[in-house]
Amino acid sequence: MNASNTPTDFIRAAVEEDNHTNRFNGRVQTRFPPEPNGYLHIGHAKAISIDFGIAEDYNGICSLRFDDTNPTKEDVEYVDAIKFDIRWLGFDWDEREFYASDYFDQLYEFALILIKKEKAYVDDLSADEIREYRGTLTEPGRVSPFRNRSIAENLDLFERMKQGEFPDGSRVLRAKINMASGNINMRDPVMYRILHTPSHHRTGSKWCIYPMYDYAHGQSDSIEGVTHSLCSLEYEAHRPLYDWFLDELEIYHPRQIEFARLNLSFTVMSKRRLIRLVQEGFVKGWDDPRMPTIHGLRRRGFTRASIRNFLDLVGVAKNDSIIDIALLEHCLRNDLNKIATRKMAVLRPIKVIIDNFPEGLVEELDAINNPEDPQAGSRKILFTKELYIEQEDFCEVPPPKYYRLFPGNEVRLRYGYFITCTSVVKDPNTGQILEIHCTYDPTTRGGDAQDGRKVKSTIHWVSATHSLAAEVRLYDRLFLTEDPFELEEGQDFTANINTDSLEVLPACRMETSLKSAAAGDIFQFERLGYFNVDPDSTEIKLVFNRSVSLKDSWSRLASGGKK
RNA sequence: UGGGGGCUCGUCUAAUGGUAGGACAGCGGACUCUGACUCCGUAUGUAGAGGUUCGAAUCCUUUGCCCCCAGCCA
Repeated sequence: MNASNTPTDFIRAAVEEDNHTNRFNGRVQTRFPPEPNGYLHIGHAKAISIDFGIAEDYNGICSLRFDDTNPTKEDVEYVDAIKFDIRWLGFDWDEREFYASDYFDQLYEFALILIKKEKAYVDDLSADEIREYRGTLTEPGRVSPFRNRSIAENLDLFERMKQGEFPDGSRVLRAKINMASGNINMRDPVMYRILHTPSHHRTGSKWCIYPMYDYAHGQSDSIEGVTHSLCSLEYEAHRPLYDWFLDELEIYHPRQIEFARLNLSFTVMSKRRLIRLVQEGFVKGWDDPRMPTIHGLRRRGFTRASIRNFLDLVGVAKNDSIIDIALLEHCLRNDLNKIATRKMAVLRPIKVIIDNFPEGLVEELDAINNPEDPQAGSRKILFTKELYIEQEDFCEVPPPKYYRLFPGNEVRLRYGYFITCTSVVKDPNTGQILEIHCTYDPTTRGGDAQDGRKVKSTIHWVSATHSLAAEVRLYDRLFLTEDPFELEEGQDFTANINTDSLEVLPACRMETSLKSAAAGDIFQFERLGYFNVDPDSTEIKLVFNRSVSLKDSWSRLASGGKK
């Protein structure tokens, strides 16, 4: 892709520079390093796209490496889900499925080397004491009283930590760097802690000491031969430490480069917060269609093409940013417009009776499956005397610029006939409209007027007698504010949650051709949006999710241009 | 007020000393058997102040604002 000219972002520029200077002998190797402690979200998808994308652009390879150094939080359930999502996004790590835990033995050996170099020591301070000794942002830390133990004593203690002689929290192995460093990460960071967890998902009960991220990550990169270790901005301050371990160990030294993580407006993007949405019941689960998780987006109806295109448009940079979620929605519409089969569905039905249409007659009309794709062909839809149209498409007293059905007005029923509203029947008590009566022009069959007369509007419909009942779930943004962290003093981000983000419409009507729709199938319901079949569907009741609405300049106009 | 990063249309992102461009969002219009799609048009931006230079988003000085770091999380 960039073979001929300029790189498209600063990381690719750095990779090209390294290729030109032969820093890695022209080799490009990256890795995607998730911790298997939760589900992937679209922020991870950005990292995946960068890691795999750059490797691909420069004829390199990208591995999958699980950063499984904390067994108290990790589980196989997550590794399986993560692998599924990466593949679903269309990326492939071939046989390179690695685990930081694969390197526990090697990492332990490395630690021994550092102890022998007097670059690491066992500290008996408690967690609280270590925190206290660490100092603050503006004051230097103090050295631990255990900092100058002999090599032999450190070796002995570390070995016994490994053997399980000591309880959790009683001792740690720390790097001996600089307690006065302005970079707090360099103030003798912890390398190993004792964790007598029941079992690690890969190594079982073999270990009761586990390496910290900072100690494990760079060395894992080195062992694998990674050239470019790409990560997010918050690791920038960790880079000196990343480099320090590699330099002290005198082993192969990859280059860490940091980029800004993805944020989306009207949602949150951290596992810690997403898990709260799940646990506190704001959503139904990790795969709730409102969630920015890959599981959620997929259930919502997002395609891999739309997500990958979105990620390409977002780009890669170091600016903290919040991407407008409208861009994601645009990418979905853009993809689905080309591929989604059109159907007719009425979400909020109101009955229309064509008074001059023969009782009992069922007409078959042709409907185009996808105007963007002539290959998609056409289908038959059934027209009868009684129909349903959308409540929104009728108005007894129309506002200005309202082109749809109202008393005396003629509209076209999509692929059907021109109809003119003649009267309405209301509930005498509530005033609610029960039926709309119309007449049709038999010469407009299929939707074309022989005499060339025009109507301002075409509306969708289904037969009242030949249609399917279905449930449709409408989704709105999860949060009320673009930035959920815009808060009043003392408020939690959950205060900004949009409690109306889910609307269930239980009594929708669908054209009969939808009968065979299966979970995951995606359609455009004409004039409404894109919808997919939710796995909650049963033999007797289809359930659809609205993935995204169609753009609707009328509603903008009608609402006075708000929103 | 220690250390590390970052400030370009509303939101993202290009331009690497030489015409500030693109996308999304917005607005206006054309087209239309989806008020969709498509097409056309249009407004809005280099954080501030100095300096270097024929020429500065880009280089220098300085000010301001924003983000990250004080887990035995990653």
